[in-house]
Amino acid sequence: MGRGRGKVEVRRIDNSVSRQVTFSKRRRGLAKKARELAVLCDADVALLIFSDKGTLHHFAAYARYGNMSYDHVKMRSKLEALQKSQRNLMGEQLESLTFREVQQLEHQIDSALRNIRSRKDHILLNSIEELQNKETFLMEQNSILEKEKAALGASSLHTTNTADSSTAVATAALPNLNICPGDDSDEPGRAAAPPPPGAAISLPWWMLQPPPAVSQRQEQEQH
Amino acid sequence: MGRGRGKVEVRRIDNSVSRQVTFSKRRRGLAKKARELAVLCDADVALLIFSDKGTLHHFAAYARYGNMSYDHVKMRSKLEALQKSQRNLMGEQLESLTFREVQQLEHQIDSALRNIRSRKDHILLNSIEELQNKETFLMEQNSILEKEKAALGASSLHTTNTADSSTAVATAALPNLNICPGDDSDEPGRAAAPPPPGAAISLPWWMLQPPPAVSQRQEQEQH
DNA sequence: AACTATTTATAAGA
DNA sequence: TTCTTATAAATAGTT
Repeated sequence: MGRGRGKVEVRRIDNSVSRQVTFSKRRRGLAKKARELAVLCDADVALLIFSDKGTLHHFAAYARYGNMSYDHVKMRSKLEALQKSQRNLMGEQLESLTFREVQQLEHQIDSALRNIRSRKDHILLNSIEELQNKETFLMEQNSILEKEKAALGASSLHTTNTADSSTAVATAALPNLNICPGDDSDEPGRAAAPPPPGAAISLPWWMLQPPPAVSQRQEQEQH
Repeated sequence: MGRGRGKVEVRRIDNSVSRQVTFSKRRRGLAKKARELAVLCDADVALLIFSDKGTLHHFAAYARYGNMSYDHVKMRSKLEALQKSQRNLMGEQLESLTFREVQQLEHQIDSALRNIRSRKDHILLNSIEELQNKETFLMEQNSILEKEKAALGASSLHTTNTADSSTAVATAALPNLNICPGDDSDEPGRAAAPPPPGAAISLPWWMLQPPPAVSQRQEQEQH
């Protein structure tokens, strides 16, 4: 690259002042070139420069769409956002989401899941309660019958309410666990309002989901 | 920047072939400059270039630490990775994780959650089965008693196995649903091995948590 | 992909 | 930091 007076070995500049000066100059140059690449070649370019302890020193993102009208871009963004949010709600194309967006989506869907699960639990607990009630009933029936039997055995008399009990037992057969026992809605904090249809989402995916890991002192390139 | 023969207006190149050619050339140049900036000025530089439908076309990250010894950097990375993975397992400092890493962590913890839930369901279903068995038993008891009663009422005779049934009903009282009914372990695919302690994780934070949002047709700069 | 005329970038100095 | 300037590097257009 332009070195001006005398070649420069590509090696860390020891003099901290020169290093700082060079940093400023080259930072600008790099940003300019990044922007030019974005505009000329209709590409998305992000440039992140850090110095010292990871402090962000410069951030620039040059988006494409340089040749479209503002309205066109706006409309297109809206359309894309809408389509995307719809797909996301169906659990598709999740790769392109921010972590925060995925988290939001997860909450949304998780609350649905939670509703399902609590519903499931509710059904199970209802069945248990029903069975317990039936058990109690049967036990009572049982003890009544036994007393009656004992009474009959002792005095050999009486024919009270036996036919009724037998009928009751027959009708209260085992509940089918897979059948919903009515739609009594509990859970006070019920999600009533529909979620706002994908509001933002105009960040290109690559701003968020970072490329392959890079470890220190290592340069990676693709393509 | 170097324009060679004739100035070039910084404007989208309409000819797609030229655009592609320019893209290739400038992409390389930009990458070279980014690398030089990183090395010369001891800075972290990340460069992301995309073309077409958000396809990653080039990724380069140039990390600093150019002045540290390799061993120093290596040791430091290991130490940091270890500390971090430990924190992550305790649910702390999750902000600095890649999506993939968070996902991995989530799977790890989620499988625990799943185990808990399936255990819960298992307990509930066990209770139901127990209750159903008891119900069946009681119904049989019931019908036996009724037959006996009917027999007694008709012929006023016999005193067979009544005391036994009453005892059986008393002992088989309602099961306490909150008490674990033994530790019969099902689920064949049980997670037995401990998770490998955080292997990689040496990505600088800024590769993951992106700077302020950038929308289309917009350049943002800081500093 | 190579070449080369030009423009740009920038190192060093002020 | 900014300006100046000599010079190295990048690259547009061509082959």
